[in-house]
Amino acid sequence: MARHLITSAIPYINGIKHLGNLVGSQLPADLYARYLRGRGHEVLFLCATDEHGTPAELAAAKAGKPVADYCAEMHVVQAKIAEGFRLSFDHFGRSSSDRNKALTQHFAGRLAENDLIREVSEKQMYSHADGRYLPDRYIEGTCPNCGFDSARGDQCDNCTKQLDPVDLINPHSTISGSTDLEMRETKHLYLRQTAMKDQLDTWIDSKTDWPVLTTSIAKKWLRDGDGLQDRGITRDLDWGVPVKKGDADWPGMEGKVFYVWFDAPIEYIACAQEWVDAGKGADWERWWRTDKGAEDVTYTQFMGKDNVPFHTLSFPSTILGSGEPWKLVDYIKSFNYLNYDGGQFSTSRGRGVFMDQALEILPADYWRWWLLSHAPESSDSEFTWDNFQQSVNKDLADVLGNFVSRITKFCRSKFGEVVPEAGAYGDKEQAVIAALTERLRAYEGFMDAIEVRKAAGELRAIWVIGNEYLQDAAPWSTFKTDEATAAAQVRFGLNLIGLYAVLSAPFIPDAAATMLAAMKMDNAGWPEDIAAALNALPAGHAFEVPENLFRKISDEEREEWQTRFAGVRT
RNA sequence: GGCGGUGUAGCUCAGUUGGUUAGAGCAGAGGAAUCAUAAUCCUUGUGUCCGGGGUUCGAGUCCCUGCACCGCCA
Repeated sequence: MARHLITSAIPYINGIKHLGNLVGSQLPADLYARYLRGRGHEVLFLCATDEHGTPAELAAAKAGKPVADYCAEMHVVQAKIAEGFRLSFDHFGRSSSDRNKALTQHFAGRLAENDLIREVSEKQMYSHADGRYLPDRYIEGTCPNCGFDSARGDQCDNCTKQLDPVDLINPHSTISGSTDLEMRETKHLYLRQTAMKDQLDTWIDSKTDWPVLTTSIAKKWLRDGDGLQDRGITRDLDWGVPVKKGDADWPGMEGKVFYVWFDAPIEYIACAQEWVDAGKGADWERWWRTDKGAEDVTYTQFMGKDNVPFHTLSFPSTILGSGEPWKLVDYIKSFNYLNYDGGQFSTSRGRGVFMDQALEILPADYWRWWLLSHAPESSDSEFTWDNFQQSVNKDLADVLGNFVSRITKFCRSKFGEVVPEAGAYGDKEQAVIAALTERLRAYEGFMDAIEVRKAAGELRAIWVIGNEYLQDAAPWSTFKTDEATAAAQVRFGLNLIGLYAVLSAPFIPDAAATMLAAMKMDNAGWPEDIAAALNALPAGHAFEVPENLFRKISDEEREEWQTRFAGVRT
């Protein structure tokens, strides 16, 4: 039994995520966690909400709530949706927790001691009306180059000239509209990633088994142009982790907070502490401290490609730069983007399906299956309602659902709702066992390698074997001449349901649970031996014919949803 | 504008370090079966692998170039 630490990129607190976000991190992480647990490994699967930064403050202001209240409410909302999708986090934490504050300050202190932080003085626009410094993109004015009247502080969208906020004519805050702005001198902390470059480079180079997507992005940031740059890790905001050196004040940094991208990944660690605080675990250090039991932990991170630089460079800089024995990530699984019907998902335009809406129209398993079997692993991929309808109807309803239905109903009509006892398995059954064993091995191989789409394909092929068997054995024909053999065939078919439940659980946990419940079985654990697994249900064992596992999506529904989620025209 | 990605059967996608007649699922066509959610199973793919050059005994796979779409940067 091995020990696996798994984290999913933590979703930002502002709003509900769309299906592309889900399939890029949380969902495949959950698949992997469920698979490893299923195989008997010890797993700690963590996720959290990422709560700091300007967008959270603005969203709270828009909602008319104090930012802390807003975040607390949204955390509950996101936790409920995650539960709805059956994301099996051992703990769903918050980056605004006291634990993360203390840990973030601790890391900053260690980095300072190791001379990896430098102070930089820069100029930034302060808005008196808003009572805050404004990030460049929250300042608009007239472009000095082309006269466009809504040029942003960083660039003019009209002539594309790159700008400084001071260049703008009549600059104003996009938050309040106020023109009462003042350029002020302010001091910030920079993480000296340049000093870590060689160490990071060597480390990334050693990861030859990582997805190309992960290493190519990391190498690009490390080597392209001027190479890896030092990164500002503080901001002039109210909402965030106050800048401190461990427990001590940081002279000159009063009133500032750490940048959200500095404290967010540290939450992976703090989340394990929160897990213990919540009474769900006893010892977080054996997962995170290599001097305290974590040396044999395999740590896997899941994320969309936009998060790769922070996980391959920034966070490792924090970990390595601390000089302390923290667990470093072993494998980073990254995903491309999922597009929606020929374009991008768009929060602002309401284009595409968001997590709450998805659960309103169909149960989690439907989405889990489609998303995972079409995960954007090697390139961006595409969600279309047509494809969704076809895949779900065919794979889930016809291939798996109908298999369960036909064998249980046939048994009920001929033998009653108990496993029939006559007859014995013969050549046909042995051949199926051999085929399943081979497929299972391939399935395990793809799951171990986190090849999500290929694993899904293999699982589907395993389901198909059941239908092939029934077609070939044809117990409905056998029954007419040889009742005992038909009984054995039915017994074999019923046992396949139990096997399928266990193997399918990582993808479609609810249906798997329904299958086990119908067969009145406990999850016997991962099948080490297919032949044994297919003798698990003894003769005379009672079962129930379950309701249909999956319903089909009608053409009318498909059309309705297509229209409903197309988004407002702009 | 700069950077990056993609372009393989009607659709969604596989194609390892260049090597035999380019693959899977779905859709389509034909057949079998009738236990089942009109559900299953079998058979069936003559595709200028975006175009044009080039390297090579040999390129979907490498190089150059053109086109198209997409994303990122701000």
